[in-house]
Amino acid sequence: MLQQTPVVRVLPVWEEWLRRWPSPAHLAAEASGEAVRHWGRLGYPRRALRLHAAAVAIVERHDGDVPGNHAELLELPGVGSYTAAAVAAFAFGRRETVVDTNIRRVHARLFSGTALPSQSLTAAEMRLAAELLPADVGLSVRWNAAVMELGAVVCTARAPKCAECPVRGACAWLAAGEPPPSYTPKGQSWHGTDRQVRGAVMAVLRLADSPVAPEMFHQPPADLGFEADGIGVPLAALHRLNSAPEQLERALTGLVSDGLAELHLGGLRLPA
DNA sequence: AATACGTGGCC
DNA sequence: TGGCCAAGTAT
Repeated sequence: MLQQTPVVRVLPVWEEWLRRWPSPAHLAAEASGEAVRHWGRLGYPRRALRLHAAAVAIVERHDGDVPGNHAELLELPGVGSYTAAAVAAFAFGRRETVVDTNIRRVHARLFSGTALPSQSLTAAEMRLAAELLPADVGLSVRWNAAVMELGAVVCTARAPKCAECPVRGACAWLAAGEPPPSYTPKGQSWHGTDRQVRGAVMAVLRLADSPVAPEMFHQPPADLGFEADGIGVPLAALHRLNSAPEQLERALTGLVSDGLAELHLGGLRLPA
């Protein structure tokens, strides 16, 4: 849930999930669509799909217990290098080289003297992080948490609080006079994109309690906003995008091929 | 390596 | 207001 998503937005959803599905086996017993539905508006709903698939894999391959080592975690759907390391370190107390966006930024400023880390995670960054990691297991866990927290709270992407930074005396970027980034990150476009349409369609499917006819997406009924099953609002939002028919079609087929939606009785619904 | 993939808060 | 950015992963 935390992948690319701020903690404060994750917390309430995470709590509801753990109340509803206290163990991997509970989640694995559900249809994948229920995971997607209760993902709510966290974004990147394929993560919900993968989390559900991970629960299934944990039941099948690990007798329902989350594995504690990096290699086995990495085999789980939706678990990459960062998540495997973070779970092994923070949930199981292992000594792992955790490298997330916060740690990358701290290292970039302290050691490289640059405002931002490189655009992609490099082998050199991993090497540096591995070298910095304390040998003691307990210390290494605290180190990972501390560096990550420093990046999240003090050494932030925008307006870093250098005046209250505990390691400002050792910062290469500060010493260099806070040079601006050497590149401008290419922003993720949103307005008018397929992603925007996909998001709007998913908002409809999450609220629908029965398959939604394709015509509902392509031709809005005049009385939108008064739909009996409550999908009028997200449906109206979708139509407000005024996207081209082929773009809408591309979004729908994309969602189906991604496993986020399925055709049933001529309509579209979350996977049952 | 580059690209696709949601959402909402902040400045 | 529009772009930036957030505990990344898969292809």
